[in-house]
Amino acid sequence: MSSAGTDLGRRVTIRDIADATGVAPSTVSRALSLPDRVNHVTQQRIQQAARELGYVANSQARALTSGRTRAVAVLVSDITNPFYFDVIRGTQHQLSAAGWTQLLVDTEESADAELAALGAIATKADGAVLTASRLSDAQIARFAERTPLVVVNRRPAGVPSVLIDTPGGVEQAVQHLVSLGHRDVLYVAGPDSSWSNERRWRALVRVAKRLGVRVARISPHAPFVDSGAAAADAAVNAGATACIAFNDLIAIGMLTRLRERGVRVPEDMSVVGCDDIFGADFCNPPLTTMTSPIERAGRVAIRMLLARLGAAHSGAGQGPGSGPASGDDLPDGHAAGAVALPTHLTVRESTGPAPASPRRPT
Amino acid sequence: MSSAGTDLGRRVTIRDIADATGVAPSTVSRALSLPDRVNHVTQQRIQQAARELGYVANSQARALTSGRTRAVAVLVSDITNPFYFDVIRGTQHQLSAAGWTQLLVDTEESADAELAALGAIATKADGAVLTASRLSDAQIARFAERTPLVVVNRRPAGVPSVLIDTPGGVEQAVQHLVSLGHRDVLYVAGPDSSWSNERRWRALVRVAKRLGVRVARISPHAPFVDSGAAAADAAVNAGATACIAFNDLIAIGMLTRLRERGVRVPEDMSVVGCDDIFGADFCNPPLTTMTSPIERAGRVAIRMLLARLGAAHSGAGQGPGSGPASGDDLPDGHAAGAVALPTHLTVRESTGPAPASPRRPT
DNA sequence: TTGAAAGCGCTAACAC
DNA sequence: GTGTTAGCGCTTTCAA
Repeated sequence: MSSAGTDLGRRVTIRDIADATGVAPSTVSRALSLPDRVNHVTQQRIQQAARELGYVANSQARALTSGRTRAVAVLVSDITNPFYFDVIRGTQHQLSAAGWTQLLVDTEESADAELAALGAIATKADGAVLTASRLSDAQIARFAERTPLVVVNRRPAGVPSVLIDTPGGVEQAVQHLVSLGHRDVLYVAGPDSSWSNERRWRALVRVAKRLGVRVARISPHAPFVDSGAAAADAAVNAGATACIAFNDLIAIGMLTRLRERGVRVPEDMSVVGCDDIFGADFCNPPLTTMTSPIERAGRVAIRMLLARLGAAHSGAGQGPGSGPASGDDLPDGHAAGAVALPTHLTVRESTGPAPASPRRPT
Repeated sequence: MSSAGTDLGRRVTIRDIADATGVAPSTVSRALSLPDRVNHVTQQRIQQAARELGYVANSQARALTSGRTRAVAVLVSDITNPFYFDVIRGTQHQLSAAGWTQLLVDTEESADAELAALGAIATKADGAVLTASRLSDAQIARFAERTPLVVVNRRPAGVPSVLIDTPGGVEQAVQHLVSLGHRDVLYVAGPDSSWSNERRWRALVRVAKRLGVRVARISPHAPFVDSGAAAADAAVNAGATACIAFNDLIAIGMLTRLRERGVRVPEDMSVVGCDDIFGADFCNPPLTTMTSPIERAGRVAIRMLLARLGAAHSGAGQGPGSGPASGDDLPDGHAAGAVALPTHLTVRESTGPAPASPRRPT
């Protein structure tokens, strides 16, 4: 009892509309997808008939002939990680606002799965967003030649990318710790395969040198809350009084473990996370962290991709939103270049003054 | 330098394979999708050639002729809600294990968007999973006639559904509170449009009556952390000493607000959440909540859907997983019936003994 | 077991 | 402007 008209068994095709209105199927096609190339009156008649018959375009057929699917694939390396939820949220919003479809693919940290997905995607989607790809820059660049790609948190030459400027955040974090009297900072590393991990560490080393702070690094930890326990133990063992963790998941896990062990945060140990994911503000104590515009990164990635795919789209049929993706959050940065999104430090209760007699980190 | 063979500009089609092997395209098609209906030797030859040429089936074309897309749409009412993350995680895993594609759609709490999506989906996917649908039972049933559907947390007659048994959890929660000496329980309601909300409230009334507990209910709250502040104020104002919130988001928001106001949890007020989402274990204090097998619900929904769509699938080509969805987590419950997944209460530190002189709730 | 031919629903030249 | 004619890449009768 809503938008669907008279239903017969079969799905309505442009032929049905053609028969109903007495025009050729091709005219119907035009009236629906290129409305200006058709007499205004017949155009109206056709659209009317389409509505009455409850016509819904067959996207497969449309894709087969036109080569365009109006879908984009979003690849995440681990759908279990809350970080990606924000990315997905951003891509989803921007995509649906433009009337496009999102194909969500979890590559499960596997380069092979990623390759397979990229291969399969070529016919299913017009482009893809790669977040935290496990492929080499060369591999990414190669695929980018065939399929329009935008990468998030990677920077392969020639491929448009969206970068979250966590190095900038690292600088703020160190400065914050210094202002609290800390002189030693321990980096709780993320996975070796992570591009961001290296990037953060290098930024940390650079800033630390400039500010005269000693830094150390403990071995890689998988980006899960559960990894935080081992990380906390290692940090305590290293005599650390201030840690910067690869991400909030690890940091939150550390908080829990430190509490269990009776290590007070921030009195005995300051902890800084990265990303400001869901939960960082209500954990115990609330986490000082580098707030990343993650959702925005997702939106921006889609906007860049859609721009490359030819932004203008006549709203042919149904679907909530239509028209090109709107919004003013696309920083300047050339269509094929890299866009860097700023990060800022959000200070909460997990950081505080350095202990009076700091133990020395290893 | 991996799976892709000699590339020419164009994508490889079955024609290319046919030319390369000297058979007809139709034979190639058969060799790839119905391998047993072809001479074993030529079959091998064809598959070999396909591999060497780097053939990837065009899913559009396949869908156009066969009518099957090997994709399913998952509709969520608000992708912003962590509850759905777990659902999506479950659906994604089960789907990719079977070599299927997931189309993620955010209906943004709008019945119209949901209708539109369902219409559009018919050609894009072979079926859909509806979580927390905003449509009427009749509307859902009507769509289910055309498109295979599985609903989560709804129970329209004749449509297979996956139910998370939060009413069972409510019973445990009340009993827990009673055992702590509570005699008054306040229900912090979720949105009126939520089917689960009514269901939980009715369960609460029923159990409370049986156990001789007084219950009250405060007005609806949107399922966001931010709504928790108003909810907490209302609860305090009502003189409550024990609350059961519609979900963890609201409960976590309440925790924060109560802390700000100096109301101690659980000494002054016990708080119970629902769902056990990410964060419920590390908020402050950790939340007593009804643990729901959300991810499992997603997996089960997909398994039911795939079963209805004809589980057996010959692994024609690439893709990480192939073969029918495996796993042993499909509870008995008829293919077209309702499957109820049990919930259990996880007691953490947000609940404790009733205050000595309880104030009376309104 | 294999090939030839038709056609899925739509778009895109090309004529009229 | 609009109709006619070919396909897109694949599956699927129907014969051979």
